Amino acid sequence: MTESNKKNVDITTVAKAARVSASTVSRYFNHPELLKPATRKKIDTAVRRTGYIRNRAAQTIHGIRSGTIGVLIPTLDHAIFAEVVQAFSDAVAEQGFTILLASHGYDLQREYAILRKFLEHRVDGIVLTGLDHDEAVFQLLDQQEIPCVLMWNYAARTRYPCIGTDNELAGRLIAEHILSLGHRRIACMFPPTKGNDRAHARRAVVLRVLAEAGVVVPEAWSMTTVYSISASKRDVQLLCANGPHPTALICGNDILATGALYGAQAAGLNVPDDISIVGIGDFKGSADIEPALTTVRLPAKQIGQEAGDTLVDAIINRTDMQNKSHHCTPTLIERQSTQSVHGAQRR
Amino acid sequence: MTESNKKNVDITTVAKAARVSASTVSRYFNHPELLKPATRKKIDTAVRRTGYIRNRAAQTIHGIRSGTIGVLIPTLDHAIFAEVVQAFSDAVAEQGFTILLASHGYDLQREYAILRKFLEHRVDGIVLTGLDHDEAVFQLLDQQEIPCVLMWNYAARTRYPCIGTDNELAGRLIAEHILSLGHRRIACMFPPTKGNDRAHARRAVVLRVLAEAGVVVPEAWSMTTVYSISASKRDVQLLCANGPHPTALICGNDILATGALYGAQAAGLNVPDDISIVGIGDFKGSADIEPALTTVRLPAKQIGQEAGDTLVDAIINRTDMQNKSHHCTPTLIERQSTQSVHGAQRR
DNA sequence: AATAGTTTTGCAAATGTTTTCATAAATCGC
DNA sequence: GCGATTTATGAAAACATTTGCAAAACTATT
Repeated sequence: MTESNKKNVDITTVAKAARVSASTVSRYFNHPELLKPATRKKIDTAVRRTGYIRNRAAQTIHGIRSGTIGVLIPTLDHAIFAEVVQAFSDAVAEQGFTILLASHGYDLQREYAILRKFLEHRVDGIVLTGLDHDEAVFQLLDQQEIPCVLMWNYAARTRYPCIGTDNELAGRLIAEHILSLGHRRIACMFPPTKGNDRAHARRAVVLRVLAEAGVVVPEAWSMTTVYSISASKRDVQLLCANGPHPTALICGNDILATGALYGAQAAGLNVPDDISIVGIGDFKGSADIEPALTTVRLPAKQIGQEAGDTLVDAIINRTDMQNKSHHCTPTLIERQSTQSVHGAQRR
Repeated sequence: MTESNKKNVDITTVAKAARVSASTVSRYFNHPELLKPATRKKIDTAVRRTGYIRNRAAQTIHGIRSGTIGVLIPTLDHAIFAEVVQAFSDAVAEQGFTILLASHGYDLQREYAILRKFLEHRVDGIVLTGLDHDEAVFQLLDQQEIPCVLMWNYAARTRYPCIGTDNELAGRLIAEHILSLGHRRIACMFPPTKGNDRAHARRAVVLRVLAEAGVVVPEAWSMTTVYSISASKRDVQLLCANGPHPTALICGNDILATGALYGAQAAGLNVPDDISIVGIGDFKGSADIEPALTTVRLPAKQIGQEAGDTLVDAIINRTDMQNKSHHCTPTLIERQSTQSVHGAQRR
């Protein structure tokens, strides 16, 4: 093994071993073309022998990039965020960046503390999830001159550039699809909207579109259910067991929709003959469930990758981030879990 | 807003604003009890006014901890890793640590490069996934004096302490369960085992347990299917459509099992009457699918949390990590997707 | 009011790099 | 071979902190 028995081997250790100065070793890493081949070789073996590993902390205090990007998400427990983070990470890793990841669990207060921590680490860029954040968060960001993008949601005028889908549009697509199938007796199920602007936007627009079409969702059919298959299954089973059931159920995301599907089946209903069920997200598995779920595809991979590319570009080329927002369009995916209300009645 | 128009405000900026020396400001953060309340107050307002944010990079070169832990996983795209990372992150965040996350996509070569990058960042600890790693990775780790744990898998004698489940045991549990139900015509489906010691261990032990009971799995019934619901659905549908089908199917994980379930249903079979299907993992949703999946629970949350606690303890108290390995036991969860082969035939 | 003891603060050195500037070495044209 | 360029290297300052040591400012005691 290397002969550096232990202890911190630094750039001067290497310099001594190679019988050159520390500056030369530094150049070996940063501007190798300035060295003549012979010295390069000497240093090369010295590095190898000593087992030297560069110290980015020491570089960073010279204003050199830290090579890290802070990624702040609600949670990894939802597959969709895991997917977007993975895509983001892959995109930035290509350019040599590593991500510093933290989750706030939908507690927007914690976001501020985490953001501060990221800044202490002198991250080169910041990604936040969603458009809504504490005013203190934005102010902190304003003071720093550090690139930041809001990932996952899109809206036209936002405080920082955003890359994501328009949740209003997603909600509208799915609501209009249900209406176009002739459904009038419609139930809704959304996750709690506190600290979750995505869910909030979806719910609001769905209810509005329905209202515009003259459909009112009765109190009892407007459900709030925590993000979990089992909770949703339970609630829908209950809903379908008691009295007349709706002919369609709009769920705020595919997880809820999956649970709803199981719940309806457990209550003895046939999907889509007795009840149409839709989600939003097109999560992994939504295409394969029986019956395959009609939903709105939110392109998580694309969002993560574009967010990563955009941010890295801003970091490296110091381009300002004005007008870097980009909308990744959601698309309706019709599968087997929905059916025309007439078709259903005809049976 | 703060009056520091812009530019890098550092500790001396704060010092000037508070009319004290830089050392005193440093002490304000690191040993506030040494300051008298009046000075503390002065500095407090100065920090606020200038919008100062500490520079961890500058601290780190004094041998002070960086407050980061490097987490190296195969991918976030599998819910189970996302869950374990989330639990780990939560556990270490409690103690003020932030994670540096990177994935190698099952390419063990990339692991070395990522590990080096982590070390350049002077992480305080390292987490690797699984037991199997390139020799170069271990050697690099050996040279450093940095705590490291292998997360997810457990084995008795490993090169670094490990915290996880015993995949052999998990495989044995599920195989013995199927045998105990009287099944003899058994098919298997596992993901590609290259670069994935977990899948490898499971497959090996399942086949061995079956062989010990005198059950041979025909070539055509020993499937290798990529980790995806749709691939698994397709393969199982094919399997069940052509000729006589097995009475039981053992899948390497719950994702494959979920797809298998859909595939069997799509082929017109009833689960568990016609075919019993089992997975390994007890992923989210496995309990709620119809029929609920019999599986082996791998306690991801527990593993992530224990790994985090153990590593942080080693970092803070400088305890050496010898004998820190811990086995989180997998448990068989019997649900509705399995049935005695006699019960099935009786129908 | 002087002394001893204690608490609080500042100075300067140290940390591991990069970078500017200056100098030494190599190369070139003749 | 000689000066003029060009190229390669080293010395020292700079970066944003922490910390050992010593000086200064208080308190308490007489």
